[in-house]
Amino acid sequence: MNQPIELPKTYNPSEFEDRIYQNWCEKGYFTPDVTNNAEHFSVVIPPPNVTGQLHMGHALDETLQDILVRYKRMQGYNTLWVPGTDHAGIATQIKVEERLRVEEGLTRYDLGREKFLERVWQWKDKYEARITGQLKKLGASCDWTRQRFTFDEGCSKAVREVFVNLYEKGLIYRGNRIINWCPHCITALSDAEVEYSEQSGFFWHIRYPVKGSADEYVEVATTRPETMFGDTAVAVNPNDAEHAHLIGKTLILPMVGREIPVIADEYVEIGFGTGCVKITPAHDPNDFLVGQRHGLPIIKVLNDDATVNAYGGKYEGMDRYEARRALVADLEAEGYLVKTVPHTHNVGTCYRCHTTVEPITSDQWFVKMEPLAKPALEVVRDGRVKFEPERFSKIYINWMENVHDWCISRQLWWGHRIPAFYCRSCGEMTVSRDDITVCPKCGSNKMEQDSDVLDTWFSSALWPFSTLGWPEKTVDLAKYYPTSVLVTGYDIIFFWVARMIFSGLEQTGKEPFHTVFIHGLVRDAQGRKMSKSLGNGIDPLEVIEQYGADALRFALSTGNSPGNDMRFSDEKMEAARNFANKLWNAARFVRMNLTIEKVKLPASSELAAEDRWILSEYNKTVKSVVSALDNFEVGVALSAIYDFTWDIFCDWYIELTKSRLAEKGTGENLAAQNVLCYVLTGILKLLHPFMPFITEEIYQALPHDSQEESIMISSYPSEDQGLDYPVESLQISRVIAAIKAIRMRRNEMNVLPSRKAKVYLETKYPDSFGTATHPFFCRLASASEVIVSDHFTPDIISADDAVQIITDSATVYLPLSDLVDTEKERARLTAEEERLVSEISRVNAKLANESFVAKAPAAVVEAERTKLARYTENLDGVRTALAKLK
RNA sequence: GGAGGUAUAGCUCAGUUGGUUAGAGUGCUUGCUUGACAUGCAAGAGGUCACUGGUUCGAACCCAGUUAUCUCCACCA
Repeated sequence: MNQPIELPKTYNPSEFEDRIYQNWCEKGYFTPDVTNNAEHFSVVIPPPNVTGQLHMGHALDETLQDILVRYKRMQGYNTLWVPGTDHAGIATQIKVEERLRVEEGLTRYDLGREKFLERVWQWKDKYEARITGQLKKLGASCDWTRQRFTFDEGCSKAVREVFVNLYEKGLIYRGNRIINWCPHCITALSDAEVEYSEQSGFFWHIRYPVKGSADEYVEVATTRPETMFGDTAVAVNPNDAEHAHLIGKTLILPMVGREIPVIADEYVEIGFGTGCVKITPAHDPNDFLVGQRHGLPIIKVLNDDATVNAYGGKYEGMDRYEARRALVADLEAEGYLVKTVPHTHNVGTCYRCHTTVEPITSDQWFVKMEPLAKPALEVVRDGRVKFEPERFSKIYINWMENVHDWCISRQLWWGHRIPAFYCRSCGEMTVSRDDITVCPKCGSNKMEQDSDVLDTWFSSALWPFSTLGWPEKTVDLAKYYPTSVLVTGYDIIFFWVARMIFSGLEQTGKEPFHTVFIHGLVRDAQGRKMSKSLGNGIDPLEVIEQYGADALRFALSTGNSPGNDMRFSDEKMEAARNFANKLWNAARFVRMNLTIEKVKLPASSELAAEDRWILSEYNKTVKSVVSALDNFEVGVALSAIYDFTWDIFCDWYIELTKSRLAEKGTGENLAAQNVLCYVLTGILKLLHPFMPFITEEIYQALPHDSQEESIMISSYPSEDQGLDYPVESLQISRVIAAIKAIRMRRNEMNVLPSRKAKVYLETKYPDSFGTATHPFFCRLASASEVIVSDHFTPDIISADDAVQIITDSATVYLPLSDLVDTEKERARLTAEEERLVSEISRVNAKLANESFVAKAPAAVVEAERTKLARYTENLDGVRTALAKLK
């Protein structure tokens, strides 16, 4: 890559993106030097699930990370970005089972645990490779030598270590509690894994006969009548006058015949529903608590697949909904059904398969959350972990304050086995870091490991330190932990971010990262969530193929502010691609005018005014880009680069250099070349974190320091006050304003650019309009000649000979009188007069306000005064012009 | 029930601690084969910054309330 290369005529990203990425890899630029003592900047990737391929949301997430990582790397930080993937327990298992069913008509039970897991590993290898390839296409500068997987050996070791640690501290326990059960996935779920969706159903009002009383009934209402097989009481509020007399009586469960008591519990709300609540401790979280308070028996009536068990009597074997229908029909036939009321309610569903979950009591493993939540709340409250944007810390705190114990066992095969071993001889349970073959209590060798696996989020919770080698005391861990920033979407704050924070604190004593940078969702052009069922998902690879990775990255990182959702559309991609094309062509222009082989900024005395101006503008841009990036304002930073590149560098500076470039071999020509190259290289560096490929490709085509053989290891620009030239900045902006004013007038009058005209410039600032600036007027404002004076006598500028244009620093006369429509001109000038009068009265009012003058900062007041003077002057000019028209 | 986001040009969105005449992209109108670029150049039209009140010399921005809309959390049988 040392030889500058010519730039082809058209911007064709597919031609160089892969080549460049490969070169970076070969050079090892992504792998940091651990012996480098510079301050570290480290990031772990939110590991994509090996369930499939990356979608637009991932592309956004990876782009933002790569921008930060490349920025910090160029700034000289010892920078590490750890890549990897997540085994995604339940999600992956479902996918593999589904494929097994469709392709071979088999279930996982047909294959058996071992053979099934082999299939999952094959699946993992395939999709991990696919994801890795996509990350590379995107340009992600991760250190592939450190690639990890949540279920690899090291991570598995960390998982066991954490499990045993927590168990030994009493923070992991096993218990029979009510949990969310997915009858399709046949496993327990944590609270976070349940999604609620509104569904229409019914309230069935049912009469339960009172024992020993021929015509006395208690009426209860339920949305899930089939759970009555498991009722072990009916509760009323002890203060409910209407129902208090029932307390202590015995009821007979219809269709079942079992006797249950009426109990008193304040959980029942007086006046809501019928005032009597059937209590099913095995199938409702609230009823479970009531049951505990009253020592009620727990009768579980559903099997793991949500069919009714023997407690359902004649309904045994029926699916829950089938049983519900049959039971309701029978209740009605027997006269127990009072009424059926339509009712919409929120029903919990499995976040992976969307089957309605059943609350069920079950033996599961739990993490005790209260002691872990406390420090996790503190680090966010005291700012050791900062959310960016800040508002997400409220969401986090709210969740963490109300968190319940975490159910971590899953009845799946794909995942980390729970390291609990049961002795079949004496029944002893042993939890251990290493596999146990001999019972430590009785010495029996009949040991059996718990068949359950851990929640997939248990291993992701350890990701920031397990990937760096923990629990070993590795160099990486010492060097790069705690990590610097975590970049992720707001949708997994609870699943992942929260759990990483308390796990990191508990296991390592340190917060796992200092900043959580939250982004929103990528939606489709209509603002809908991209989803498989809608078929509106867009494949990042296809977009890259069509527009290039740089354009995709540009589109994803501009035009939206942190934490907000964004829409993705073809129009955005086109705009991004157009910008890349613009930059490409600007570079081609610079390249084709180049005779120098080394860039050196000329001494200030050799610089033209426009050179000093562009350097000042460039320096301002550097300043604002750096400050925006330091504040995670990625979009703001990028638009500053965009505006500078297009509106200032291309539209003005390049145009202003053309006359000098045409004269080869002069000192002026060399100065222009050097400044063009200097500023263009600066643009490339500023832009590199956002658009790594095109910037590298162009960089290689320009002269550059051999110490900085690749732009990605070059140093990021920093503010340089030596580049500020306030005087020339002002002068050139006057010239630009005059050129714009002339263009505007000519355009209004429909004068073709080909028709040249003399430009008479009457100005108090002749220094700003020196002869060196005259070619600018010729080239950009169709001037044939420029005459500058501080005052033109009427014989030079006669009243009917010229169009008059008033700018803030000059009055311009254009001899185009034959083109002037006097009426239109008068209307225009009158409108201008009105505008100025109104502005002047506004400013006057402001300045007449004593408290404004007294309280506003002096600079603001001064600015108003200047404005007033300028307006007044302009108004004079306009009125003079109007007078001349008559 | 609780919490939060959003409301700015026809459309999609920026607007950094309150301070010139509120910006960009796109679309629209007009003109241009300008020696890098028509994926372009030049010019233009287009806004009651949702509404009401308050704070302030000064509000798109801060505060309170209202309306609309989206999201998250909790979830009464």
